[in-house]
Amino acid sequence: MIVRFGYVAMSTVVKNASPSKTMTMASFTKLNNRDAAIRKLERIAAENLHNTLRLLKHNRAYDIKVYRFSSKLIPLATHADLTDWDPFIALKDDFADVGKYVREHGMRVSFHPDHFTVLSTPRPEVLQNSIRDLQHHVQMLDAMGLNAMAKNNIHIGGAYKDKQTASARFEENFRGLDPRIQERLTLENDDKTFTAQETLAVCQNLGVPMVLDIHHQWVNNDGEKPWELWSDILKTWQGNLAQADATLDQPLPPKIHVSSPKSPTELRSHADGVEVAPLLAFLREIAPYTPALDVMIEAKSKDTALFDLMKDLSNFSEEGVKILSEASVEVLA
DNA sequence: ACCTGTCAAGTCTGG
DNA sequence: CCAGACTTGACAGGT
Repeated sequence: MIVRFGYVAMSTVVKNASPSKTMTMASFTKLNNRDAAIRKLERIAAENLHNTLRLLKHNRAYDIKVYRFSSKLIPLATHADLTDWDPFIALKDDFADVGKYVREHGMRVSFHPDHFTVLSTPRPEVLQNSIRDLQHHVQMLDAMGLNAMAKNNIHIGGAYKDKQTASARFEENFRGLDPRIQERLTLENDDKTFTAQETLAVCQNLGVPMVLDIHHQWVNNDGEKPWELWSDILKTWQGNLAQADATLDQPLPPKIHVSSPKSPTELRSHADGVEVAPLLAFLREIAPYTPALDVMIEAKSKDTALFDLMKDLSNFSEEGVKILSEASVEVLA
């Protein structure tokens, strides 16, 4: 099994390369020239995209093929007071440059719209804002010229004291989405509400690939071991929306998220790094029937956590873990 | 240079 | 019905 590692949004190695610089609505309003204020927003966005490209070049240098973009590339992009603003006109080339680099180097990229995107909500205005946010993420990927292999990963959302009804409502709302949004979605189990089994059931009903977060599964489960769900999770990546796009030239490897608890009393919080043992136990279990896997590291130390994990993995070279590059390994079955 | 409160957005809990 | 927690990087405004 070939395993590629990636990280989220920002680097702790590359300095002054934030892809998430922003402007608050308060300071936007303070600027008396609205056109100038909008140009400033566009300058910040261009800087974020430029830093994103710098990070991708850093990734390229270390063979990091898996990366999650910041959702905050364009400040205030979906704010209610700025609906007349189309940032994609001014940022066309900046987005295209990022997408071109991704395609040229065969990278796997994604977004993770944050927890305000809730398709299980009973509130119409929240649903509308969620759809708007998803549209925005699709528009960014389209502006990069990336096909449906580039996904937007979300959670099911709130339970509203009735998970059955909430997940049914999620499914109903999903079915009402534009196919361009649908084909780019993946669903991830969360650490408080919807377990891996419950998330898997929704993925199966909708034909959506499931991203298994093994830390979330550890703190929020139905008594199963994570690998006991894997053969079914694997199927959600095959023969569904992940490959519905005729332009997809190769199957998309399944993806998991990994992180470690910050402390014994803060089990859900993310630690600086990632513990090798639980991850390796999982990888060994699934290696016999999983040809390829992408692993998103969600740790405070970002790419440094990735490099540290690779160092830890290198200690298992006598035990079936073959180091392939700075950010990929082969786990022998 | 460093510190603290705040930020557009949702949900859940507890008062 | 409302305040605070949750969680996170960065702003904004202070020293």
